[in-house]
Amino acid sequence: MLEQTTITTPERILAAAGDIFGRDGFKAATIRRIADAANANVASINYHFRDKEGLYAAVLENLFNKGFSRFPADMGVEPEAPPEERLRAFIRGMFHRLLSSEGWGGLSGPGRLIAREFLEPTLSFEPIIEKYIKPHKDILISILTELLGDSPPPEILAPCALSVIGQCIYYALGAPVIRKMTEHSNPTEENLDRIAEFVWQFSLGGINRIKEIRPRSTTQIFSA
Amino acid sequence: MLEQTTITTPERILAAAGDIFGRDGFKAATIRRIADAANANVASINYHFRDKEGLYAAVLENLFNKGFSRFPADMGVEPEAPPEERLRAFIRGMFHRLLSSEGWGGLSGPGRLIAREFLEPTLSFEPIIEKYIKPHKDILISILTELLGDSPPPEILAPCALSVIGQCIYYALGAPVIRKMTEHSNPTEENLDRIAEFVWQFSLGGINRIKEIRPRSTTQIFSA
Amino acid sequence: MLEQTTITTPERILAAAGDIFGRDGFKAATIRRIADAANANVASINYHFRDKEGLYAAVLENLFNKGFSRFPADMGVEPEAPPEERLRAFIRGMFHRLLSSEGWGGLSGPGRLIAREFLEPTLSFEPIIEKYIKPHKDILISILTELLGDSPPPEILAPCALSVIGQCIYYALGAPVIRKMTEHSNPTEENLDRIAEFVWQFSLGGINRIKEIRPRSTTQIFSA
Amino acid sequence: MLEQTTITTPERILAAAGDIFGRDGFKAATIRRIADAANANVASINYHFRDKEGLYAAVLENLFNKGFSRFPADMGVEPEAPPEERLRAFIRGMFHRLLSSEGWGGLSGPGRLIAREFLEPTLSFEPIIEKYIKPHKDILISILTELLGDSPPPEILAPCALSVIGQCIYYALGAPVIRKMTEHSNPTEENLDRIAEFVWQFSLGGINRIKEIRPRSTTQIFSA
DNA sequence: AATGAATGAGCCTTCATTCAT
DNA sequence: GATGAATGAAGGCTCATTCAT
Repeated sequence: MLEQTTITTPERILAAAGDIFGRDGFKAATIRRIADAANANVASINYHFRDKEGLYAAVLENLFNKGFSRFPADMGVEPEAPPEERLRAFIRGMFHRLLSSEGWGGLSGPGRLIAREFLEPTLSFEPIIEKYIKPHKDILISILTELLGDSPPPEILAPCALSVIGQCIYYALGAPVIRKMTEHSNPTEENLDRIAEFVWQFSLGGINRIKEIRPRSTTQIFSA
Repeated sequence: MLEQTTITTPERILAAAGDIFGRDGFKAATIRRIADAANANVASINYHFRDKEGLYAAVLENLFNKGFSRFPADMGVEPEAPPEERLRAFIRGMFHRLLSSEGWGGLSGPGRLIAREFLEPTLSFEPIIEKYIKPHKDILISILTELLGDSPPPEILAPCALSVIGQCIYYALGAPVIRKMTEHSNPTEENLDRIAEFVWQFSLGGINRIKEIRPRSTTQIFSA
Repeated sequence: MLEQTTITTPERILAAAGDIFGRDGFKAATIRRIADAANANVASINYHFRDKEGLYAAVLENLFNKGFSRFPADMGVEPEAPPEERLRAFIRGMFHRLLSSEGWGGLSGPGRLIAREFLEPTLSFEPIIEKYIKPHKDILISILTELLGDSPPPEILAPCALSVIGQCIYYALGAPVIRKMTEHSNPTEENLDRIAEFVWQFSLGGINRIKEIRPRSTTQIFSA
Repeated sequence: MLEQTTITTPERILAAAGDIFGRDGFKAATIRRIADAANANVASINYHFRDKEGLYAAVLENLFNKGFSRFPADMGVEPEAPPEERLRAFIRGMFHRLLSSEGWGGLSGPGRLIAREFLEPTLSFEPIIEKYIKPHKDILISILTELLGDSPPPEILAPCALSVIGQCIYYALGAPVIRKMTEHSNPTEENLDRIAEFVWQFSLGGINRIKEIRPRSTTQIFSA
């Protein structure tokens, strides 16, 4: 009661919606549960966000906005730092953004919401892609360009980027099942940096191998 | 009409359900649309599969069953073959199983359905994990054990496995967004083997690096 | 399996239907449950009895037929016996017919089915009234005529009959609630005759009082 | 339209539900018909009463509540009045509560609803028993205790109470069939008091007879 | 700014019945 | 004589949205 006087109704709704959309997905989540969790009226959601979809778009924007301001893509590493270090920062940033539980009910709250958008992007995701994801991807591309050297063609750059991102995202999206199959490497708040470190090393190895085999096999393998 | 005389109603329902569940997810999919697509009555779904959930479970079982019989985990490569070759087969198998469009309306039908289960596993997924996924994971573990050599501990094996699988799954799950961000490396039926080849090389590089750095840094990085 | 070879399918259905209709009522009972309980096919019910309603009519007829042949209205007492004794037999007969559990899953199986018909008589009950209930009522009327003496008018006979029957039926219909409110006087197989005895005495007292007060108050009280 | 402006939607629903539940029973009644009869939306029933079952429970509570406030158990007769007069009031009260048609579409609306609960008590009836029926029964028991004198044991009190109540309830429950078999003694609004008067006299006679025969036959007849 | 009441559309399921075999 | 498959109708319930206040 006390702290709710300083937090506005829309803010409470936004927080509850992030939680519930993340857990249940857009369709399965109901605005009634969100309203209840936010201690607000059902109609107030439509009042403040026009639509269930409008609320969802607001949640998404809020999520990426806070995520990138808390964990910037470079994680504080200078652009002049060696590309290996910048890759390390990039991967650490992704893991923290996807799996940090700050402000979320449980681990991987934001991760699951984002993973869902990768599966079936809603219209609300389009502006997010333009505003956050593409610039973020470009940073990775520039890091990889330096690492691969010799001005690598997109046919090599793109799969490399996807392999790096794929490992990161998989930890966010696969958490529930991973938890059921192995006790090790489960993404928890504590070992988050340790896992990021592993993915970094693995990726460095992968990138180097791609760089090495390029001269003799690129054309056969990657040419469109 | 002509080919429907030889295909039983349950089969038609199963095919339509796989398609629609894959596109819309369990909750958003409606049995009415499935029945319409299968040219069957709504009640016939309950008759043959008891439940919407029963139908979903049948789709899942059918999916993995057909997937693994069409593309076995070893893809025809002998168990005595060098581990590099078996890893290559393993990765190729995964890609084909996840992204092959045979019998599906659009590309990545099965992949999205499975990816969804990774996000929020339903009760129907539990038996699938036991029957298909765990054994499949064990095969990968045995391959990695050989590649890493020196009887690697689970703290190394597990993340390696996840990094390999993560890359494969990401292509299935991220397809819609990837398509929007880059023209290259989009998973299509034609370049499926080419992408598998890339992931194989990348993973070999990653695994080797992990193997190399193990002696001097294992304890700091991976110890629980 | 062994005894089912001598019992025909319609007979098995009839038995199961009596049980389930009695427990659940016409509407709530489903032919599927009946078919299952009878170890028969759902369609066989429609085959043998045309309708759910047809089955119900058959159950009703069967019920009264067996009931009255096992426990005749006079219960073996001669028509020349004193009316007190014949009333006693009449009441005992009703209790046994309504509450005997022979051939029924639980106590008061037939009673509840009949009580239900009193509440909302179906079309199937019409012939039962003509064939069984009216003749049965006429027997009671003739007993009461003798007991009341002086050729009593219908305005006195009818309520007397209803008061006697009311007590009997109430034990059948009210059993579930009675059981919740008192440990005594619950209609069980064992005390069935004891309860009948009580109702007999109570009714004799009631009838005598009506007989006594008739001369001076009949016209005011009962005239239509 | 005119009088509906002052009657709230829940009230209209409640009235219609009492009518239809009484006529068709819980299972056969449909909320759609109730909503139509109440000139309300189907969903409004779920909104105001949560459930079909919730609505039913509300109807039941409303029924007993209004019934006992309009026709109290003592019907205005003082507790110090002779037990004969109090029995008369008790019986008159029951008849009016069960058969009064005020606020009901047809005669015996409430009676049939209650009779149904005696046949197959729903969960919603449990609180009603505790709140209304048990206290009501206790009043009858105290009247009978005085009438029988000599501190009668429960083995005598209980059946006496059941015989009195049985006659009352039977008129409510048996109305449809009674109507088909005799033109006399049909419970209509007009002769309601006349019938109550008869049942009162009949019961007094019955109770007296039980009282008289007690000394010499109690043990044989009623002992458990 | 915010809410309680009410609504219409749609969903899953059940059920009695029919039909071809 | 009997059955498995299939169907159309209907029922209870949920949900996002709107409206008057």
